[in-house]
Amino acid sequence: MSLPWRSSSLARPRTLSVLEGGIPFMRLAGFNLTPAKILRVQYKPTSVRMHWIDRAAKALLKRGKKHVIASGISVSGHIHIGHCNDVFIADGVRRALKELGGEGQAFWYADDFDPMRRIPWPLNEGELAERYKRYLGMPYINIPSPDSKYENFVDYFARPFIESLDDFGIEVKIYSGAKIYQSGKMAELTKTALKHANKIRAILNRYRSKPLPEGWLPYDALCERCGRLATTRSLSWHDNYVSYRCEGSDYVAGCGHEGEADFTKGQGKLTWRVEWPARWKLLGVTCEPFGKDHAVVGGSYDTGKLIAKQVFKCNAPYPVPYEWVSLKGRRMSSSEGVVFTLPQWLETAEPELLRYFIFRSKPMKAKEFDPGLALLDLYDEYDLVEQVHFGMVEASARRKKQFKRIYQLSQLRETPRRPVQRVPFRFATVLTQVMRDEKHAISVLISRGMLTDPSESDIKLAFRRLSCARNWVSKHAPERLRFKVAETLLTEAVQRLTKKQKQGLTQLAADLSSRDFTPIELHNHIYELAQRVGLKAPELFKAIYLALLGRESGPRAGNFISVLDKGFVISRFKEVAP
RNA sequence: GGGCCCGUAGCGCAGUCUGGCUAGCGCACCGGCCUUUUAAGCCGGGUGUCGAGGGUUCGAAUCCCUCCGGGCCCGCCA
Repeated sequence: MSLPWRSSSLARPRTLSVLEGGIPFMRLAGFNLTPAKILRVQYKPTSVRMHWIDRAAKALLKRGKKHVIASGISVSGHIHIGHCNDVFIADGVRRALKELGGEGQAFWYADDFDPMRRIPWPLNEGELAERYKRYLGMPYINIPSPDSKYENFVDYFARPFIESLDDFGIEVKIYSGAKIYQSGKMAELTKTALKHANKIRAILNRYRSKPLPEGWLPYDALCERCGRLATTRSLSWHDNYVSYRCEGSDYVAGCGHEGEADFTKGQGKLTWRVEWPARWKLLGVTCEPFGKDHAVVGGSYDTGKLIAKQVFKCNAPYPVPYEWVSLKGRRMSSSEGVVFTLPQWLETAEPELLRYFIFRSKPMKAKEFDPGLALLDLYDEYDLVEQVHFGMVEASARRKKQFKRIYQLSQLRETPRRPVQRVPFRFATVLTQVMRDEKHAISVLISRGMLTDPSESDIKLAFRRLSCARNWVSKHAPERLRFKVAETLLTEAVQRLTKKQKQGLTQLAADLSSRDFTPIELHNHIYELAQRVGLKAPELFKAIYLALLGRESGPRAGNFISVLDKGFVISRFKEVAP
C-alpha cells in the first residue's frame, strides 16, 4: 500500500491501525474533527527515542563541534563502581560525539590535593587507624601508602582504578590536581579568583544560611609547618602570596602557625566551589557528568555556573547529573568500605556488563548492585540484549532500537558484527566446578550445543566467562550452589545410604558401563532405575549426590554425571556396595 | 527551607522527556508434557484500580495541578 504522506522518511504515521481504526471510531463517537486535525494525527512522526548519551552528544553538537568532557573523583578511598558513572558517562558521550561527526576528548581528573577529612577503610581499622590519624586535614597526595608497593595514599587507591579503565574500554586522559597546582597552571586563575573574592563570596552567600565573613578568600593554603590544608584560614594576599593562619577545622586542630603560601607553586589550592569552575576554564570543559550532590539547587554546579560566567568569563559545561549506586542495599561509600571496585568486577563479571549496568537505565535513576544471585540476572539480561541485537530473539521495533543502542554502548570498542556464542552463566557456574581441563570444558560445551564450530574468539569468551563463574562461585555464590566432588568416598555418606539406595547405585554403575547416555537420557534413566529397584526417585538422587559430593543435593544429575569422568563415576558407585 | 529520584503483575524493573498499536520484560508463580524433574528441561498461561484525586485532550502510565507513601541529596565540607 502506498501512502502519499510517506514520501518523507521521518513523517511516518505512528501506526496504521491508528489511522484505519482510529478515525471511524472517532466519528462514531460523535467527534467532529476537521481534516486538518486528522492530518496532524496522521502525520505524527515515529517518536525518536534517543538514548540519553546521544541526547547529550546532540545537544553539545548544537553548541560546537569540538568538546572536552570532564570527569573526576576525589581520591578519598577505594574508587568503586559507583564512581564509574563519572568516567563511563564521560567516555560514552565522547564516543557518541564521534559517531555523530563531532570531536571529543574525555579526561579523568584525580582530586588528589584535597584534604583527608575521614580516614577511609581499610585504614580506619586497628593500628592503622592510629597511624593515619595524624594525616587528617593533609592533602591526599602527601599521605603515605599503607603498602610499600604503592608510592603514596593516592597511588594506593587510584592506581587499581586507573589501570582497569582500559579493560573497560575507557579512553581518557588522566590529570592530577596536585600536579596541576604544582605546575603553576592554576596560578593565573587563582589570582583572578582572589581579585574577585568579594564577587565570589556574594555568589556563594546567595545559597548559604550562614554567610561567609568579610575578607574571606577562596583559597586554602597548605600550612608549611604541619602540612595541613584543611586547618588554615586565608587572611590576605599580595603578589603571588596568600598569608594564612593555621587555626584548625571542625575535625582536626591547627598548629597555630602563621605564614605565606605561594600560589604559583602549589602551596595551596582554590576552595572546591571555585576550583571547579576554574578547572572548566583551564581545560576548556564543555560537558561534565557529576553526582547528584552537585546537581542540587544551590549546589556546587549552580554556584560554579555563576562563578564561571562572572569571574572566569566562561560557560559552565553541559551537565549530566547521575544518581549513586548502592551495594546490596547500602550506599556505596569508600570511607566506610562499602565498595566494589573495578578489579573486583573483572574477577566475576565481564567488563561489558558494567557498561551495560550503567547505560541500561537513565542516569538519574538509582542503581542497585548485588554481586550475589542478582548478578546471574544481569548476565542473563545482557545476553538477551545481545541476542535481540543480533536478531536472534524477537522484540518490538521500539525495544529493539533501545536494546541495540544500549548494547553498542556496552561494548568496549567496536560492536561485533556477527552473533557471539555465549555460555549461559548459570551453566558456567556448574561446569567450572566439574571441568577437568579446558579441552574437556570445550567438548562439554560443544556436546550441549552451547558452542558450535567455535572460533578462537568464541573459545576465549567462553573461558573468560568460565573464569568469572569460578570466581563468582567462590566469592559471591550462596553455599547451596557450591559443591566439590569428594576425592574419596566418604564413609559418613555410605552410612547414610539404605540397602536399596546402594543397590540402585550398583545398578546405575552397571548401566553406565554397558552403554552411553546423553545427559537427558541419563536423567530419565535414573527415574526408570529408581522404579525398577523400588525406590522413590528423590531417594536415588540423594544417593547419587551423597556418593559423589557427600551431601544430599547437587546440580541436575544427568547433566552432572555426564560431565564427570565416566570411569570415575562407575567405580565410585561400585565402591558404595562392595 | 530547597531540590532530585521512585511508586506499573508476588518481587525486580522497562515504557513517561516526544500522549496513540492489545501496557511490556526478567524472575517467581500456575497448568500441561516425556508414566517420573533438585541446579541449562520443553510448551502454554498475565495473575495489573500503571500510588490517589482532579484537569487538558478525540485519546493519559505518559502532559499540568494537588495530595499520599518511600528513599536520597543540598543548606558545613564536595
